[in-house]
Amino acid sequence: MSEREFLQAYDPAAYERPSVAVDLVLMSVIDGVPAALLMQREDHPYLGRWALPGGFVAIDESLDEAAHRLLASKARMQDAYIEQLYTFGAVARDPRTRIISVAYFALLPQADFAAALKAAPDLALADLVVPWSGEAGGPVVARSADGETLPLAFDHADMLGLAMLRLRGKLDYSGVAFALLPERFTLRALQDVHEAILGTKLNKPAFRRRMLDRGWLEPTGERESGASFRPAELYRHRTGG
Amino acid sequence: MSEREFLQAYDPAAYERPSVAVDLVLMSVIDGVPAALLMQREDHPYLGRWALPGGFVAIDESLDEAAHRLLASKARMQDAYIEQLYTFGAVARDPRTRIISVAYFALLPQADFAAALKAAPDLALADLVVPWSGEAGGPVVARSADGETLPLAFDHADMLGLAMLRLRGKLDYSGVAFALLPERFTLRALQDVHEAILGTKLNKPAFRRRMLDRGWLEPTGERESGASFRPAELYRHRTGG
DNA sequence: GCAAAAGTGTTAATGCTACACCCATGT
DNA sequence: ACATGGGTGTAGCATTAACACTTTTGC
Repeated sequence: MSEREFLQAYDPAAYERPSVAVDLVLMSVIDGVPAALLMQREDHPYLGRWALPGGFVAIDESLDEAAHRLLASKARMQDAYIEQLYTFGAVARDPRTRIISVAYFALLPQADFAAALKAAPDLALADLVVPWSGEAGGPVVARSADGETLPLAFDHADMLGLAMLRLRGKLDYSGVAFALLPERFTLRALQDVHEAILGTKLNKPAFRRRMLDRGWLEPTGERESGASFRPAELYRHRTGG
Repeated sequence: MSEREFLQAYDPAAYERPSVAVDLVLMSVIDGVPAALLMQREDHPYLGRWALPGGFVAIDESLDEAAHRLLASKARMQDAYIEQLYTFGAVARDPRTRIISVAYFALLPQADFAAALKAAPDLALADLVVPWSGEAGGPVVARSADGETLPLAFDHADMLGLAMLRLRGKLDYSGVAFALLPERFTLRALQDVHEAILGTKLNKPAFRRRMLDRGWLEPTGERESGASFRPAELYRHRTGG
């Protein structure tokens, strides 16, 4: 049998197929607190609960393409750091029908986060409270600005928890922290981002030296302005080369 | 609209749905060399090429259940260390139709690997040659026992490469190495596994001390036998508690 | 000058590397 | 006795943590 004959004989309807969706964990650090963007559900199931923005994967687009399309359509964003997180496939995770969801997480600087909130009014900011430390993992609690706990839909608390865990794990051997900062930033801002994600205080001189020794930072010569104390030097993330 | 009305109105046929498969990267370290189990394809597409064992996800089983079912049916294995790896979703990764594949990787001790080879005669052993080092990543070359390169089907070289990368990354902060060893093992055997996965030689005293200081090892008091030199102490992996 | 935060030097502790050496077993 | 690999002690090196200190700005 030739490949061509085989393709004609292959029956794609032989297996009952699930739907496949992509959900986005859009994260940032806002004023020293880890945060994510959520949407309040306006339909069943989980009407009124809070969910991650997401949508179905079209038959003619890759998973990565679907993630970028949703990033543009749901959050009006281009060019964010984005990476596949995990695929959630419990049978009853969606009561409507079988839906397998591929979770992606994206990292945005605070300013872009604010712009997304303005451009997409159905998005809401949620602070993330991480009730575990280190490599423990588990779900995460989302809180609104006035301190109320936002009940989450589906298995989205697990997705948020896994995103936080991944972020913590990659923090000090990869450049993910720079995706959460503007192009130019102070060492203090970089340390604040690290501390917010890790949930711990870090030693200032040790942190400075570690970052500078790594060779990822490039001093711009410019300085922060507006503060009533010594202005800090602004650095830039040195991208390969 | 009530939840019940919504469910009745929801039309699961509204989107054209992809097929979803699970592919298994079954790995071990055989005589000091990383290895995987492959099957030679007997159908189009990629007739004659080598592929990871896999199969479609049924509509009424979770992804994890599908992985375990395939582990039992394809490799005749129960109780291996298994974990989800990554989801591959390029549009044309399978020429038949749209198939999204969730890759899992499983770790087996050498003896279980040999047993799987015996119980499932369509499986073949492939040594893995890793042409990159550290955190670089990329595809991997599979070689048969007599040194020939085995051409791989689909994107399975990428799956093997990602599995090796994940294994390397988790090696020294998690207990994955113990999944590649029998219940009782010598420190030398543990070091051999580390060296095979990392592709480097390690310092013996430093390795010993690091492992023992970690508290994951429990001496059994028993000793290896059969060698013409001083017998080594056998240790056991201390599982939580 | 003072407050506040940036930025630096110095020391102590820790962990890792390398090397040398001793130990126990089968032949 | 000897060859072989298991197992241990010690000294040197590098990396990191902690603390104290100096510097620079706005008010």
